[in-house]
Amino acid sequence: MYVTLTAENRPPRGLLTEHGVTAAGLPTAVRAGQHLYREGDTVERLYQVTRGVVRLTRMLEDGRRQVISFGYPGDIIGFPSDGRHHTDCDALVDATLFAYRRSALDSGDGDPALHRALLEAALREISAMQDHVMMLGRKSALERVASFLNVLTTCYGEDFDLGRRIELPMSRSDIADFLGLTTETVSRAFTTLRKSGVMSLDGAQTIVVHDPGALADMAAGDD
Amino acid sequence: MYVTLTAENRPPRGLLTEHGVTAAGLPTAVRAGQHLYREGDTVERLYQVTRGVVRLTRMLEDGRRQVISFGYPGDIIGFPSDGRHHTDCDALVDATLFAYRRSALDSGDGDPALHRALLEAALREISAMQDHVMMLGRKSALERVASFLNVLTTCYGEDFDLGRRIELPMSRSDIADFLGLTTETVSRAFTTLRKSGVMSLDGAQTIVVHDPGALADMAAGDD
DNA sequence: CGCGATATTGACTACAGTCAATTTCCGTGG
DNA sequence: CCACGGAAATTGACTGTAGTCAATATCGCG
Repeated sequence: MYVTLTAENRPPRGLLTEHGVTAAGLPTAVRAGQHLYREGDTVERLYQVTRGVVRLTRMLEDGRRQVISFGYPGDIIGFPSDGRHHTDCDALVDATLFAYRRSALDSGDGDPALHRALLEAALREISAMQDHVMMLGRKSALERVASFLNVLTTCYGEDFDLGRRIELPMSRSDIADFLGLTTETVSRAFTTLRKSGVMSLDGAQTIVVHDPGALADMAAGDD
Repeated sequence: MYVTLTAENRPPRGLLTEHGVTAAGLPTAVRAGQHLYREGDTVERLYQVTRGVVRLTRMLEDGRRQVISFGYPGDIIGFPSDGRHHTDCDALVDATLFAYRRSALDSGDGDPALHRALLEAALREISAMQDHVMMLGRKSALERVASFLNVLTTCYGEDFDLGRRIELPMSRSDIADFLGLTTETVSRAFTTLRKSGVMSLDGAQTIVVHDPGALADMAAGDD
């Protein structure tokens, strides 16, 4: 989940296994709070999330944290650069993943469809990261929060009343670190969205978007 | 050129042709100010910059601009997502590039070394974009400018006195749009760096870094 | 029901943005 | 080579958005 400008050009959510690619895969489970890998680790496998949500993070020396992305079912994570992981990855809630050998990306391991699917995923990742750069570089706090909620509800929410409902597995602090903000600013943006009637909260972790169109407008799309 | 946290893990600057890969390449020239491609164009070719500097940009609907990266010699640009370009690309100064067919990325066109080199470049691009996200999300204005100048002088500058010297082909406005700042803020950061003795200007476009260590410190590295 | 963690709100601060006025740069032409 | 003029960069004064620090409020789990 790379939350970007518009919800329209999101990656296909199908699992590779649904495309008939089952070779070389290995089911893997991670409990909430457990790490799947850490920055600097040698990349042995790539993973496709099949259930749950994971979190990819980086830290500066002094402890400042940036959440690079959230991995939802369908997302492929763990791409190497110079053979190593450049983020930490841990699970926000219990998650299961499908593991592929790293060589599946390089050569396909004799499975051209898998090779191609992983390459496509890598290319989408570049674009997704560019979207994130655009958001952090040029959007206001409210626009960032609206963009975030817009993508999440559109892609992973369920219909509810006339709008959409979704449970957020990440804390305000995770959202803040993803959007380059503080928890207080995220909280205030939530309040603004609530008071303007765009959405409401059902507990702290579940949001109900009543006016998806207004939310999309506030997200300030790029095309 | 993706300017990141540390100058250490920059991509190798060698040209693919130096790796013995010459097949399927086509020399291309772009004059300063001319576009190589635009957002939305179908991707026909990938390019490796061989001379000059190009600029990759995105716009929001309302005109806000984000410079995604600067392409220096050795950099590979033009990776497709869903078959299309997601940035504009134009030249800051007269540039030459080596063009590869898009299929060289997908299959290698019977040239495994080229295929591998392009894949590696795509993976480095993911990591570079993540670095950029970290910078925009969590660094101060001065840290961003210091990071930017640190990478540029380290990777593309020439030795000069006890420090390094480099000519900047991009305007303050380009730097601002790359770093998510305004031209005034970039200008003030330059002034701060000058007054602290870290660097000096020789005209508006040429900087001389006198204390690379101090500059690196101000860049706030990530490891 | 109670408690610790998380989220929200409030008051104030500060960093970067805005708007405007110079100043400097640098290409052009005399 | 120097002078001119438009563009780019710098500086200044002020504003505003988001950050900081601190005090509740709410959540949700045991």
